[in-house]
Amino acid sequence: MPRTATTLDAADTSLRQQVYNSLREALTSGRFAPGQKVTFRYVAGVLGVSLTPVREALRRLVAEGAFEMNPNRSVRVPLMTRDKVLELRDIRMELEGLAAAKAALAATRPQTAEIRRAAREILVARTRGDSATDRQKVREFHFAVYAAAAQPTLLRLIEGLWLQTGPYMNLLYPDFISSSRGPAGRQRLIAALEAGDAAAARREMENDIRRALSYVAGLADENGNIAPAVPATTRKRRSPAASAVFELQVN
Amino acid sequence: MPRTATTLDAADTSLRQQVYNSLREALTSGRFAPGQKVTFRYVAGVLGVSLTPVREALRRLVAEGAFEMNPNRSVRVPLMTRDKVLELRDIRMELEGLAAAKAALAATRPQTAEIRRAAREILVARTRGDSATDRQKVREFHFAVYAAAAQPTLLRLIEGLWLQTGPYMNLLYPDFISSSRGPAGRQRLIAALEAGDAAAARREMENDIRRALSYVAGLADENGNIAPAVPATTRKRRSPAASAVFELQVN
DNA sequence: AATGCATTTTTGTGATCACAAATTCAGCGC
DNA sequence: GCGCTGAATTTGTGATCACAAAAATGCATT
Repeated sequence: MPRTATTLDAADTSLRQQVYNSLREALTSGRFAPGQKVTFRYVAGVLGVSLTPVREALRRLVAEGAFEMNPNRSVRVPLMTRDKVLELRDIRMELEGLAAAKAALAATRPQTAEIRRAAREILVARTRGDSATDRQKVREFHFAVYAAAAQPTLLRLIEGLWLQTGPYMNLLYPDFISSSRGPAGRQRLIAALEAGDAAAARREMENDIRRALSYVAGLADENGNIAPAVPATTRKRRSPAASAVFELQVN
Repeated sequence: MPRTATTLDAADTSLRQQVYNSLREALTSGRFAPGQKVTFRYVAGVLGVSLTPVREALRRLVAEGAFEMNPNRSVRVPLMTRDKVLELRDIRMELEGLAAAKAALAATRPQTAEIRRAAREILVARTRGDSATDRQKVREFHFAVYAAAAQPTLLRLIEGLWLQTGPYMNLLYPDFISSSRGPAGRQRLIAALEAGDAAAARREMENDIRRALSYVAGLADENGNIAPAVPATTRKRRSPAASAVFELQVN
């Protein structure tokens, strides 16, 4: 099972960290709907902990931009707009392009092997039509490159950015794959990494991100909104199979 | 009095936010020594609040990289190393270069006027030898440019990066000014902004950051450490003029 | 039926408490 | 002196409580 947390807060066993991991997991795998309101007590109830660790985890995610806070102090999953996607696109092109360039200069043999492996597994999943593992493997491929850059602060920033685009990429991924000409680009990226060609690696990475997020931006409606927003709230869920939206234990 | 918080969480009156602002203020104005340990109860005591808001504020700052957390769960001001400075330099060149480029395309007349004003005030402070306001005005100049870019997520990221370099820039600023040839670069940047020349604006911004942080990196000792680290701890401060390190009220 | 208002419920905030892990300190033996 | 081991203190964590702001609900009037 691939680890979701890529940073060094791995060995943190605090409840707060576990709640953080759970929420992050739920967010990137699309168990929260964009625009959905998330209350502290709801999360605490689902995860079976008190408010304290939930507050700290949620506040951290708000600080990272994964959730947003209304002026009236309620937390919700951010809605995506065309402008926001384009801003994220340009930022990600810079930072992930930089990471690719650094990776070209610093990647070790086992690291490039790992990158190659991820690229292969993307193809396998894609030919199978398994878009869930496809997406997961694309993530692994990218972060294998970023890890090879050996820049901890940069990695942390990139993770934060993925957290913001994550829920929507998940939502829109099936559509996106069909329009993709990814494999060739990834091969060129790998070649650049192994040749130590930083400029080429950066260029390939930038192109990949530009293509993906420009596509997402193109899905906006006339108001600039993306993915209509199911403004589901989490409260009053008296129905039998209660919380199908966000089921997860702390463990 | 210039506002420290540039983002939109301005109207937040919660204690947590006030503690966050206080800590941030104290950090950027150098009232914490690099490597200094910061305990929750100490901060709570100084600011006269309970642990709850202090925990949330400090955790957010840890998430932003302004403080760091030991494996043994204690919070301290990060020590700076050459590698970290160089990493921050490259990241900042990308992001602040991007912001300058966007500003060249989007800046309004009043915004460029504000930028010009800040540039003038830097010169005034510098001829006076007033390095404190000098540094403050440099900050205002930069953030006036970034604000003109009108990219909220980008602005937030840049603020986080300044928070990480902040304490050290403060510490090292007097040395730095003497070696500076800043004014000409700023004039060229302003010209590029007013001409709508995004590439030139980016280039000038990148050069400015490269020069500043390369200089800081050059101050590292043979172990790669910067600014010897006064490993002062905050506890057991029974001496009369007790906490001169971090004096501040909440409001 | 729609609207305005008062009441009830929900929800975030901050303080406090209990507890365990970590740190510091004291005293001992070498 | 120096290092080690015990107790004593400090410190972060999580749970709980009280409270006020916000949201939802019920009800009366038009």
